Amino acid sequence: MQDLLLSEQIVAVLVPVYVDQSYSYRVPEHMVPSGGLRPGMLVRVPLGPRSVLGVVWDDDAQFKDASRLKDIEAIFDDFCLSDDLRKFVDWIASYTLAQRGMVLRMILRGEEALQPDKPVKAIRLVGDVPNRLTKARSQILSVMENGLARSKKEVMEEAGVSSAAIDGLIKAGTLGYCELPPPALFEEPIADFAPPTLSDSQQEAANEINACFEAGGFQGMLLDGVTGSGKTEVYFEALARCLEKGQQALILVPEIALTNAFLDRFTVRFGARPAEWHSDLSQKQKNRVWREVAKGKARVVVGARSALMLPFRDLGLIVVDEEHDGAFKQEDRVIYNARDMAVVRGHLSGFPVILASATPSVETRNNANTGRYKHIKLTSRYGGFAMPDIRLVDMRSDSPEKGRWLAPSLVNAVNETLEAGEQSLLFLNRRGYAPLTLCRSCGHRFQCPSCSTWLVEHRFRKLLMCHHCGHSEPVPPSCPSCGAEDNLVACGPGVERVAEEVAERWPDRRVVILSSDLIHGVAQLRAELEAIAKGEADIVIGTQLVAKGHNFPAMTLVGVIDADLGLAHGDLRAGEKVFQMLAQVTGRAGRMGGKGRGLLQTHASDHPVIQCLSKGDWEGFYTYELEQRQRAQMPPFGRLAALIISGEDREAALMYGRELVRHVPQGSAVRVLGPAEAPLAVLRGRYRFRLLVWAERSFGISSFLRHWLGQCPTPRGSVRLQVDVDPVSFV
DNA sequence: CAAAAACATCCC
DNA sequence: GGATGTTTTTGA
Repeated sequence: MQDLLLSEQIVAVLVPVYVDQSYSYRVPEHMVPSGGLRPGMLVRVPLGPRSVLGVVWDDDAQFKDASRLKDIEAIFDDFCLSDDLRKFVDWIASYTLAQRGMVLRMILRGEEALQPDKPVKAIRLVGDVPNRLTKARSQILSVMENGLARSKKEVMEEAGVSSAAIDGLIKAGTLGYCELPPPALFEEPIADFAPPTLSDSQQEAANEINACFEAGGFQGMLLDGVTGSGKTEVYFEALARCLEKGQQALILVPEIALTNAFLDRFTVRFGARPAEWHSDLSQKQKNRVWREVAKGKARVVVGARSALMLPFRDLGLIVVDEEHDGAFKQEDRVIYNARDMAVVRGHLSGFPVILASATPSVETRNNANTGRYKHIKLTSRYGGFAMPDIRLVDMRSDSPEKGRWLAPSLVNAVNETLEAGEQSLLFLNRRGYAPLTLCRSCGHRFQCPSCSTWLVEHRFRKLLMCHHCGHSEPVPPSCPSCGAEDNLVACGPGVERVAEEVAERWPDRRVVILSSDLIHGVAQLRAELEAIAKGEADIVIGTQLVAKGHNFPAMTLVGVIDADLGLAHGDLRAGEKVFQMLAQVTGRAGRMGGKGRGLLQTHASDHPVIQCLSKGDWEGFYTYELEQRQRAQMPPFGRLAALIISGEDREAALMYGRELVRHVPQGSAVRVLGPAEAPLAVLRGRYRFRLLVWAERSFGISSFLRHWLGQCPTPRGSVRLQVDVDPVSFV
């Protein structure tokens, strides 16, 4: 009896549900694998009425009531999360105040992901030639005569026959089914497949990176170089070093930047396509990539933000491309910034992390300035191409006619570009036809019923849409408020309206609109971008979709319809975002040949950000912005956390916000501002308030928040509290 | 008065 | 996050 109790093993398991602590389970002795049950191993455990995948954790088993312990159902000892990955889960949860279970949920997939791929059904020659030999049959036999197995579909296409003919031969015993191993998802990249010829500047950068690999351990690096300076070739060298060491590598890109052009470049350099990870993969494909990553077979993954949560077996490098991009911030469930967490993952596992951007975030630039990150600069544009010429179009003196949005000088520039047989890009970061619709008779404005936003007219789809909750309604023939007919007026431009003007001005030119609501999925975007690159458009009108890392060789003019858009917000990062977006989009001009130019239409030509852009004085921008931040003690010189309180009942949400403020520990070193109405005061029918928590740079804001919120009552009813440490967006 | 909806509470 | 038990609402 005593023996039995002693040999009974109890183990802590973290389950992917909304809890922070791990749960304790009994391990039936016969299940323990020969090497023992180690932390990190995947297990299936009963949880309430269902059973879920969980991970053995090295927590102490806390649960004392042995009579209520349940048995582990299965152990998958060939899937084991690395110690580093478990530390990473604990770290993220502790930093973001998320439950550990929810962080684990981002890493795990369903149990079906653990099962190996089913073999593919194929047919091959197994018997004699049948007595009756028809034309179709002999065609099939000539395809099959070499004895190789192939899929039914393949045979149908090659022999030009129907499946019935093949079935006939199977029935006759000539052909038979067999199984083939599933086709490989990706081949092994080869570090020295096609090493490039690097420019002096690139070589210098590559040398610095190589030195980091030789030194070993963690090192943050900012790879800083204007569009077209060849950053990709440089970090490909880092990738090669990582592959040589036999480790896996991850390239994080903003979702939309996963282009064919990029994958092709990778293939040319390494002789194999990398594994991809993005939202357009099917569940089945995701399961496959996940499994191959866990087994260490997928050596290089190129993916969007959530690829950071893949269970790499031996990760040796992360590259965050376009590190300044807002798409790296996850804003729902576990709120985290994949760029920052990539650095953390490198830190915990001791490998280098490269942040690459032509327009680094102010935080990253500051880390480079202070020496926390190595600052690797690529100075010249590859092949000596010049930076585009940026000029301001002052809309106060050089204004378009009423109802038009292109200033005369921009129209001229487009004309010149068209005559030279080159492409123009007109950039406006606003989807739809017009951002506001109102009734001329009574002044009624169309507002979203569940958000505090105006409805945006989408004329192509004949809808009024809310860009925050997805609500849409048809454009009514008469005003719902006063009944006046045909008296609705669209205010301000969106890309569709610019397209309308372009169609009027240049009716016989090929125009393409690139806007996320007109494009469905990664595949379509890739196709559109490729078509433009091939020159199948004269004028491209686009939202920020076009601002990200695409090559358009014949594009020599970029016109920004409204450079001030975004500057007006009192947002901490407004200036930075405008600078990055406009620097990126004007960088599209003139990449491959000759000098491009950018024209910025502005009402604020003396704004420091616009000034720096027009002079190409990027250093000036960072100096200005860092000065501003320092003066206000804003990040990176101070720390922020945002607490968003939302609820269906406005009063209840506000009361809870005030309740939180009352519980702020006495004499704490933080400043708590609010509750104030959040910038989007109503979203999806929920009223929103915000508390801003400010602390000094070195202050441990996460543990403070945990301590504070631990003393507060939990929200009741429909009221929710979201904690956003290091907020990026203030909307 | 009962069905439906909203709410709260666990999950080893 | 999801299943379950509990309370509140609502409507013929």
